[in-house]
Amino acid sequence: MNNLTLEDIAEQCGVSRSTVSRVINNHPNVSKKARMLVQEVINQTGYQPHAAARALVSNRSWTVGLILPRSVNSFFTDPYYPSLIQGIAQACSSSDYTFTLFLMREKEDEERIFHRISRRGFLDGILLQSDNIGDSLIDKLILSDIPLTVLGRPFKSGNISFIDINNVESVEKAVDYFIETEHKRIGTITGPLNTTVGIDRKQGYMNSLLKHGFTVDKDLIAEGTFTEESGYLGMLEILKAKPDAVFTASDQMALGAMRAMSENGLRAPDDVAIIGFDDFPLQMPAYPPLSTIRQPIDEFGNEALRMLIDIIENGTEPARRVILKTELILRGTTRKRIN
Amino acid sequence: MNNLTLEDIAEQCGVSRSTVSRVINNHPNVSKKARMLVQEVINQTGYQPHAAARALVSNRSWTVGLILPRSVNSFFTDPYYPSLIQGIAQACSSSDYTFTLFLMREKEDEERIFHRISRRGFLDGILLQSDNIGDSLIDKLILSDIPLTVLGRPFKSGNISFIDINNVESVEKAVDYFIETEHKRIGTITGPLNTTVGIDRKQGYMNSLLKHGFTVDKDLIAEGTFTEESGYLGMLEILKAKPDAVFTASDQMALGAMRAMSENGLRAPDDVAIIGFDDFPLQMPAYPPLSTIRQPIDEFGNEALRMLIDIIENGTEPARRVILKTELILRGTTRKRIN
DNA sequence: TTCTATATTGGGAGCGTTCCCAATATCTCA
DNA sequence: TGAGATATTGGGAACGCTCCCAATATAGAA
Repeated sequence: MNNLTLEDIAEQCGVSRSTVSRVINNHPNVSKKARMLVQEVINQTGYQPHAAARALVSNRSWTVGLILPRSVNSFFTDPYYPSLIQGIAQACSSSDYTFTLFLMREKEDEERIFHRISRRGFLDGILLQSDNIGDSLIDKLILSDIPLTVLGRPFKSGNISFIDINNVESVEKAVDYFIETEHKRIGTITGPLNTTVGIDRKQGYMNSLLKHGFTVDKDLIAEGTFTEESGYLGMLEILKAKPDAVFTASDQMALGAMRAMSENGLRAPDDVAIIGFDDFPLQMPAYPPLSTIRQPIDEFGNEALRMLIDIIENGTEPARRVILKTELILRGTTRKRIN
Repeated sequence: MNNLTLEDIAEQCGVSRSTVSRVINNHPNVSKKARMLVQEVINQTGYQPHAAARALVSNRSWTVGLILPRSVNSFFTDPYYPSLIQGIAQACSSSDYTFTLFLMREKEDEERIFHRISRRGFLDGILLQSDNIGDSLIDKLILSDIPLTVLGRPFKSGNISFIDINNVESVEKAVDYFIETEHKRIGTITGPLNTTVGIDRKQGYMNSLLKHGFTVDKDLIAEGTFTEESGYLGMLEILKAKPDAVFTASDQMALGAMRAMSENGLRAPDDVAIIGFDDFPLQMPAYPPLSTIRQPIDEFGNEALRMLIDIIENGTEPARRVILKTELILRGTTRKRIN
């Protein structure tokens, strides 16, 4: 590796350290001639400023951390996390931020991770995935005054900047669609009800039902964990109550639900219509293409980072809030609307 | 955040900066009394050394980067990458290294990423996933002299440190098992044959066949891409040649293969026995539990990082090489061995 | 007790930047 | 052409740490 310093480049150019620094940082007050000369030498030598030196004096590390508090299992199974990571990694790359990842497996990791991320000069900001477990980290993080953006609505949203999608509303619309297409017994397999996503999506379901004068039937509601397996189990439960449409809070659960249906000789959408949630690339062997609510995951990563950078640059007050829109994608597991 | 410096702590303790530094870095020459006093004050104040300052003077960032050159798609679908990330993130966390992630989507990213990671004082070392695309990065990386460990055998393994699993040997054993259990027409769905994993696993398959005096029948070999879909398609091909056993180079492909079988009214292991590769937590709806070759992914992450740290600390020469063992797991998709 | 060996401590220098201000070069307009 | 304004440049100081060496305290031996 080349160990050139600013001063070396300066010498080669016959200018001062300061001028080279100005060229690198695109400061205005440099003569065209000098700028070109320096640029030339930099290109030739492949000089790169020393990250740590820069970080020390500028008090910016140009590094952000993503903390995922989820349990190990769903990290593998649920395409959500890979997608999220992908989206954020990419956003970081475009903004020339370094992306560091912290996986919290157990409760004990919390203390340890907190200790690490609160090292001064280490992270410029933090993206924290909202979660029933992780939320206890929020308080500490808030106190430590490090720029923070929470991904997904946190339980106590008091003065916290967060980004979310319109869970309630989008599910409400999906269930509205069931009702418009003449379904009478509409069930749902919810996400975990100790998470805000789980709660919000269930709320959307109830909103629609209530709005249309339906009664909420407990036998048509099962709590899942976003996994295929839990969708399967949930559907087995609900099937007893003879649903004609089911909204599942994730595509994975939709998959499981359809497996349960298939085992009982039922097909979507004729016997039971299905709408899922996510619309990530997913393998759906042997089933009709899934109607679902599309979650804009790339945009989510982008906006989350953008918010965080804004907080880094302009301070944590006032708390920011961004709600992204979803889209109902009608495919093969729902009835066509009668015009 | 607290903005204490070494000097502040020193003052509070009535000792010098140097003594505090020695306590923090566990240097020997500190009196018991002083050490305890300093430790006490550090604990009370929650002082943390400034990461950048430390990195600047010690020329160590305590950060390693993982570069994944894979195409986007398989990043979502294939549990391999999340598992790998998880394993390495954890290993980093235990060793107090920071884990940064670089996702290479397109060929153009290569130049950009290379530029970023070669910033001085930025990364102490790099873990690079071997890949037909990414391998062109290796040469640059080698030249740039940054500590590098390649994950999976690289094409040109000349003087490169890498870690791999015993692909050839383990597949050979799996196919041996097919032969021991009286199978006669053994097929395989390979990984992509422009990757070393793909090549090696196919080699293992051929080794076993040849060793036992079987002839290699092209009609019993299909090239896949590790995805469920490609397993499905591959199996459809192979089925024409009437196999009685198939080794698939990933569990996902095994899944697809079994879907193809199921559509043709065939069952494992009676009609066609199946052995997969990976044994990551996987959802296998409605099929018998999969016999497979277990890949020690956590150990892989650990060992990879351990190797990298060794290179960081003791220099890049000589090239290290570690081959991890796999394990054949016999479950429901293979015949029982007759004793 | 006194001298020497050893354990402990303190402070200067330096890591490679950025920021700031003073110094110098260049331009503008009367 | 010259004074003043403006554009450009250079170098000191600082960021917070580690390393090194010299200074001091302490212990051990005679």
